[in-house]
Amino acid sequence: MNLRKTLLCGQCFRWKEIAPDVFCGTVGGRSVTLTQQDIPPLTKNPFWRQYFDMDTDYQTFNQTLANLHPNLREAAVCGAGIHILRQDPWEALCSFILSQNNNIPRIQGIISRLCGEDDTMPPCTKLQEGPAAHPFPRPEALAGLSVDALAPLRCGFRARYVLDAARKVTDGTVNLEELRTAPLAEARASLMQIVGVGPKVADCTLLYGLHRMEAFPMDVWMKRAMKQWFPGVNPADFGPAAGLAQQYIFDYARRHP
DNA sequence: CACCAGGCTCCGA
DNA sequence: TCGGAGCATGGT
Repeated sequence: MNLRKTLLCGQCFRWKEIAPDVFCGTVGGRSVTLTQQDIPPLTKNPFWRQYFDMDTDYQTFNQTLANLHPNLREAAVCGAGIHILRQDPWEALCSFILSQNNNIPRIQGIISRLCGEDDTMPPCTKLQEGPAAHPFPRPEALAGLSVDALAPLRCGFRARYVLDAARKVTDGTVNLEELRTAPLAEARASLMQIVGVGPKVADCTLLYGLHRMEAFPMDVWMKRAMKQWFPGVNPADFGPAAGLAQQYIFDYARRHP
C-alpha cells in the first residue's frame, strides 16, 4: 500500500499532510499521525488493518484491469498502491453529499468545521495514536438541528441535504449497515431516498463507506474520460474491481492534459 | 468580471 | 424522460 496515493486520491477528506510525507488524520474516534514507514507495525493493529484494507488482494485486481486496455494498464501501474479505505458509512455519505459541485480544499474546510475544528487550529503534530479531539459527528447529533444551525459550516445549499441524510439514517428510513449486503441496485435506491443524494453520491457512499468495490461512481465527467482514454471499455468489465478502476481512471485523466 | 468545483433538485416541454 | 437553469460558497 502507498500511503500518499491512498490518502490523497480524493476518497477521503480528513487527512492532512502536515509535513512532507507526514499525514495526520482522524478515524473512528482516533487520531493518528503517521508516515509510510509506520504502516507495517500499524497493520498489526486490527483496527488500522481493517481501515487500510490490508487483507484485500489488490494484486489480482490490478491484473484484471491491466488486461482490459493498454491505457488502463498504464493507469493501473501508476495507481498501484492505492487501497480503497474502509471508511465509516455515515461519514462517507455525509462527506460526499458535501462534495457535490464543490472542490476538495473547500470540502475539507466544511468537514473540518462540521467536526468542530477551528479554522485557526494548528495542525496536530503528536506522533502517536490517541483519542480524537474532534470525531466526526454522529447522525443523531445532527438530526435535530436546523439549516440555520449549520450556517457556520458555510456549506450552502448542501445543509438541508446533510440534515435530511441525518434524519433518515437516524430514524431507520435508510439502514446503512443493511446496505453492505443488499443487492447493489437496492442499496443505491435506498440511499437516493435522501434529498441531495443522486447516483454519483450514492455510489461513492457504497464504494467508500460500505466497501462495495463493484460500485462505479459515474457522472458526465467519467463518461467523457472513459470514451476519450479507454474506448471500448465498459464499467461492467471491471467486476469487483470497478471502484478501484474508477479511482485509477480519475488519476490517469488528471495526469493527461 | 466570468468561470469552475468529484451534482442534485426542480421546473417546463 | 429529458434538458437546463439555479443553487451557496470560495477560489482563480
